Parts: sequence; C-alpha cells; structure tokens
Amino acid sequence: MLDVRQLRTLRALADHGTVSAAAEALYLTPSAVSQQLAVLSKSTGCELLERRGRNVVLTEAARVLVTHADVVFAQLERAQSELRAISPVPMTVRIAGFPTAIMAVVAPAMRVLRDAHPEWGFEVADTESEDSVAHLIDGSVDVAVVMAAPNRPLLGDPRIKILPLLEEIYHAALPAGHRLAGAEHVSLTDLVQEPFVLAAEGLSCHDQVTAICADAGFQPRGRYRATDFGAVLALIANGFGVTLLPTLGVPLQVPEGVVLLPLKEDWPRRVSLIAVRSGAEYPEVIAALTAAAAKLVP
Amino acid sequence: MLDVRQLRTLRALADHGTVSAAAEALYLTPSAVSQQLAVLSKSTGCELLERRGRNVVLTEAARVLVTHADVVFAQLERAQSELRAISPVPMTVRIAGFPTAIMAVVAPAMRVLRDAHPEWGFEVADTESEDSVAHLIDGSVDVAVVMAAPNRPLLGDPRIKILPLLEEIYHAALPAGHRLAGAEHVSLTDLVQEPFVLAAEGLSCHDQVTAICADAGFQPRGRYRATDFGAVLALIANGFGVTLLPTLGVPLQVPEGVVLLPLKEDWPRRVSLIAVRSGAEYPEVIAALTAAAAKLVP
DNA sequence: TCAGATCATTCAGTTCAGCTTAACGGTTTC
DNA sequence: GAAACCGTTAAGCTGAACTGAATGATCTGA
Repeated sequence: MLDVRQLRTLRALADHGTVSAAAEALYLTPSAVSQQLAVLSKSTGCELLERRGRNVVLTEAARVLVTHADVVFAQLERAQSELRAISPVPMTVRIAGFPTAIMAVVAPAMRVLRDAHPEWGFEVADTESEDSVAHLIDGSVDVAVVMAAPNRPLLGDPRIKILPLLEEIYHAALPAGHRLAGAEHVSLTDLVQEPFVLAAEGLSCHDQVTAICADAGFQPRGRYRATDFGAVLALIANGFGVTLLPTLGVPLQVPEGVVLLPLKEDWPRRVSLIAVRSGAEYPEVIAALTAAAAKLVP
Repeated sequence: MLDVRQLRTLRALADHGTVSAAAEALYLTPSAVSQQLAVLSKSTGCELLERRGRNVVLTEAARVLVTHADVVFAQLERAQSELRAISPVPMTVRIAGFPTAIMAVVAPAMRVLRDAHPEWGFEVADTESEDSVAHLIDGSVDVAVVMAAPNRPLLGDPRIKILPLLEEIYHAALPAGHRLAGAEHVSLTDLVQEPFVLAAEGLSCHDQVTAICADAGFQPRGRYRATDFGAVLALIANGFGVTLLPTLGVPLQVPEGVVLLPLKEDWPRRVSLIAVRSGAEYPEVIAALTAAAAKLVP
C-alpha cells in the first residue's frame, strides 16, 4: 500500500520544484527526499521523476499521484478535525492574518470564541498573506485571513479551501485643511499630483496603494514612509501628504487633523478571504470571523 | 497528522474484535497493536478503547475514526489502481472464486483478458466466499467472485464494493430411469422422500441444498457424500439418489444415466457477485467477468 | 572556456521508532 | 480457587529511514 509519508514528500517536491527545496521544507536532507521518492517509485512501478538538466520534474504518473494524495490528505484532515471536536483536550486554534485584519476582524472574533469556549487556546500570527498560506499548508497555522490578489497561486491549491470574508472600499485620508477636504467624496484623478504617505516598501499596503494608482494611470509621489496606519495618519494630520485607506485600516477614532472621504470610484476594492486546509475547516472559527466581518461591512 | 498504519491497526481491531486477533491478522504481537493504539489515542487526544471485562471495545471516537479511515484506504487504493494502469510493470490480477464460478466464469473471462493483455499475470484462488472476502480485505486477492447469502456481513463492509454478476436457477439431477425423469420439470415437493447425494458437510454446495430443502419444508435424506459435481453425478447415474444443481454446476456434458430437469419453483436462486476493494475496481476484469457471465445466463 | 556553484543521487554509517520478549494485573471459566 | 486468557507495560533489540560525504552532471558568470 502507498505510504502517506512518501506522498507528502512528493507533494512537497511538487510544491517547491526541487529536491533540495522540498527537503528544506520537510526539515530533511535532499538525500532523504531522493531516497523516499526512489522507494515510492519502486513501489508504484512508475517513474515519478525525470531529470531536466540538473533539476527534476514530475512525470505524468507523479502528477496523478499528487492529485490522489491531496484527497487523502484532506480526508485525514477531516478525520482529525472531527476528532478534535470530540476530544476532551481543549482545542487550540492558530490564526494567521494580515495586520489590519487582525485588528478589525480576528481579535473581535476571537473574543466571541473565547467567551463561548474559555478552555480553548488561541495563537495569532501577524503575517503577510503569502506566508499565511504557506503556514497553512505546512500545518503551523489552522485558519488564515488573507487578501485576494491576482498573483496568489496558492489560493487555487486543492489543499486549501477558500471562503469569502469581506470586501472593503477605500477612503482617501487628507489633512483637515486640504483643498479637497470639504467635498462629499474624492476621485482618484484628483490625487494625481498629491504627495502620498506610503507604507514601507515590501508591505502589502504599499503595493496595494501603488497598484490602485497604477490602475488609475499614475504613480504616487511620496517621500514619507511609515509602517503602520497610526503613523501614516499622524503624518497626514501634519500635512505631509495624503493616502488611501481600506475600510479595515480606518481606525475607530480618526485622529484630529485628518479627514476621511470615500472614493468616488467604486472599483478599488480589497477582498479578504478565509483560508483553511481542506478537510480541517473549523466551522465555528469561520462563523465567528464571518460574523465579525459582517459587523464591519454589512 | 494521523498515521495511516495506526488507522489500519484500528481497523483490524474493529474487524476482529480483540487486540490479539487483530495482532494475528496483522502479523504482529498483541503488544505492538496495543502500543500503536496507545500512540494513536494520544495523538488524537481521544480515548479510543474501553475495557470491557478482559476485552476492549471501540469508543464512539474510534468508530468515527474508522469511518474516516475507510475513506482514506479507498482513496489510497484508487491512487494505486490508477498508477497500476499507467505503470509499465505488467499488472497481475489475483482472483478468488468458489469452484463452480472459477470453472464457468473466471476461467473464460481470464482467457479473454489474457488474449487482450498477454503480458498480464494471473493468480486464481479456489476459496469459499467467506475466505475470498477476507483475502480481499487483507489485500492478498484483488477480485473475488462470491455468492450472496443473508449471513455474509462482510459484503456490507464499506471497504468492499459489490457488483451483481449472475443469478442461477437450480436443476434437479435424477438417475435416467427415475420415476420423475420423464417429466417437463420437477417440484421440490416431489423430492421430499428421495435420497440425496450431497456435497461434503461444510462446503457451501451442501449448505445451499439443505437450505433450499429446509425452505421447502423437509430435510434431505442422504447417505452418500461427494466433494465435486462430477462425483455427485456419477453417484446419481448409478442410482444412489438425486440432487439439486445450480446452473454453473451443470457440466457441459451431462453424463450418461443422469437427467437434468428444471425446478418447477422459481425461488431457489443462487446470486453471485463480484467483490472488489473500494477504490481498486479493476474495470477491465469486471467487464470480462460480467461478459462471461452474460454468455451463460443472458 | 573554465572554475565555481548548484543539484540530484549513491553509499556507508548511524540513529531512533517500533517491534519482540517477558512480566504483570485484571477477568473469566471450570 | 486454580488455570487460562486478555490487554498493558517495561526493557531491550532490530531494521527502516535518516545524515553526511563523495560523485557526476549541469548551469552560470567571469
């Protein structure tokens, strides 16, 4: 019978592309990965790897096997998930999310869950969405709140189940005395010449704002950088520029000297998703997150 | 993550009822089984066994786990089955069947398969249906041709997939000079006083005939026993009694001195089934068996 | 064009998970 | 009440699976 450990190794190879990378992900040496796959190949009677230069690629047989393996993994998750619900050992939920989601959605949801299940343990990780999904797959996190993005291939992975969470619109944050501050709403085209206060490069908030501006046909000028929204707003309050804030980024108390106006356009939207491992779907956690999101964006 | 080997052990315990019996089935010591299940219990956080006197019984959690495990096993079978089809290593099909089925159905079907796939290997086991199913489950056989019977619980096992094969009627075999030998057909009630030539006790043919007679309200009298149909018919030809033969038991050449007459009643029927492991369904083999059966009983 | 870097595999040596053996306590049976 | 049986535990051992070093093949950049 097929060995699930070997299937897991094959899966890691499919994920990471090279034996070395798979080995690293599994905390093994390349040697061990190579040996495991050799045994698997022998036990199935199929060639699974094909050398392509100094690398290897999966054969058709290996791809078929990976597809089946994913179903097995999901079923094992499902079993474990159901047992966790039966088990007297208190459950520990490990949640990953991007910073604003944790503030606005995860934390309130966890409060509800803690009140309902005081014995549960909670772990929260503040990670960018790519990392969240990777942690989901390697099992170090159970539920992830991630942002939808076109270039996020892992969200199509069969091992991951995706559920919609919320959709945010953006607001423009302006200094109180700004020429546009009196309007009902602001158009992106109004902001072409404005100096922007942006998040640090590499953070998703930075990428999002620049992407939105790029879609609108300009590149945001901005000499000021700050890592969190509080700092960004403080800079804006003092007249250093403007920025775009997604709904979750709007703090409960808008600081003095900052005006938030909805965008005239309705297309720059930020879609957040819940991601869980297929089979291990934590229905209560999902329900709590969804409820918390519904309170913010009904 | 759950260990499939441990799940298999739990399954064996569920099958065999006791740790000792499960151990024997797995070619392990009871100690090993106990230890595996202890580890599984710890890793799930659930009690899986409950002592009941000097035995153990599965808890609810364990039963849930077994249900999930069966799905995993089937999926692993499915993967292996698909790879076998891709593999360049020639397939070996291991078929078990009861004696008459092998003669009448399995052998002709295998001939067709061998002509289509000269490189395939074949192994045939002549076993009673209970054993066939057991071998199917323990993996030592791939396809089994078995008889349906009310007291055959394993046919409801989720690890086994059942397909209809054929339905036989019975014939009465009489000596040529017998008082009933001239009739169109014979009723069971005509045979109440007749001496029967039966198969050896313990063989399914014996049980079937006595069961049919019991249903008709009498116990077959019979001092003569023989293990195979040829011998039975030879005894009948020499006037030692009568018997009931299912269609597959009717040899191509009815020996001189024996008359076969259809039964007037249509209810003593023998239903044969194909059994395969869920997931490993050998479609070509099934097709060949079904085709061979259709030739016999259109 | 060649040296150095990278990658997968092989082989020998080692380690530890998981087995067996042996001993024990509880339960049933005669 | 002794003997048989069953499951669990403890101790020790074995082999499957890992590591590490060596090899060959390939790619890259100077």
